[in-house]
Amino acid sequence: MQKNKEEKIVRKDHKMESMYCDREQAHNAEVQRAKEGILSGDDIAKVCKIFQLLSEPSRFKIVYALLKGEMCVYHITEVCGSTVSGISHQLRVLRDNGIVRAKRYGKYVEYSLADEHVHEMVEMGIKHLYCEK
Amino acid sequence: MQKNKEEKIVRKDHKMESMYCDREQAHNAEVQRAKEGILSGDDIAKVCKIFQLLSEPSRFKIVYALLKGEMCVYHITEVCGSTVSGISHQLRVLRDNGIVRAKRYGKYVEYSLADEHVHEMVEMGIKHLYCEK
DNA sequence: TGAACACTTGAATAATTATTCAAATATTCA
DNA sequence: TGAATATTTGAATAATTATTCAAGTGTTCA
Repeated sequence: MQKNKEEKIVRKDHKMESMYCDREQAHNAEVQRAKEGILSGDDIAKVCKIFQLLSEPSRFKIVYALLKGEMCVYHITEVCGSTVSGISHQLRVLRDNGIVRAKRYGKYVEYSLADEHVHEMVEMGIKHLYCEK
Repeated sequence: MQKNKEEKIVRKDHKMESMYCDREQAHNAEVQRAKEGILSGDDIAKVCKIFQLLSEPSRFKIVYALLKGEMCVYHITEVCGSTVSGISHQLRVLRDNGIVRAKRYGKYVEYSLADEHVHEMVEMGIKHLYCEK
């Protein structure tokens, strides 16, 4: 009993072949506007990356701590908790993404924020926290 | 030859037992200020959650699309790409986290933004995009 | 009532990534 | 130079989660 693979599929997810919404008029207007404002895949990736970097509590705490001034790895660990190794790994991620900057003073490596916009982003996040109903 | 487990460990990650930074004075000031401004674990989780929700391109696109107005699932799919099922899964996540709201009109379910702060967050993200040197 | 449409959901898979341990590197100082 | 301190890094593990497929529910309409 040979069966076509297609036949087995009850209802495959569709990918914008046709319009089947009967409130088409109203909707198309929204769709049109939404499509016009669309960002490039590249831009979306960039915006999402910064959100992603701040979405991990361990990293958020590091950035939040550095808002107050530069610090060496051990002290960041002291403020944020976790281990020196763990913090160092996260600092690398932040460094690779241009969020923090490292300067060596002898044995110590001082970290500070490289990007002023991040301030705003963090503050916006916190504002969001307190604006919730 | 019995060996203590401790002896085997070359250098274990330390967890703020002592200060060993000789720029202690300067540093302690930073550490102190950083610690004073510390948020509760709960608050950090909340802030990070909103960043996390916006950090996934598929979700970011949905939210970004809804800035322009409410839309049904199929049209969101049309604007954002992916499949109806995938979009529906993400809409559930956004709904569960109070970012979007759903209203049923007959067969159709219209989604819209539930939270005005998200506007600001998204716009801040995009602003960050264009401010980069 | 039942067929077609609109959406949701559960389970499975796959990919990403935070954390940890162990070891390496870099710097100072005796 | 070598011992101690400060930080980095690689590999392994574990946890989280986006996506997909298949099947489910809810609604309309002929």
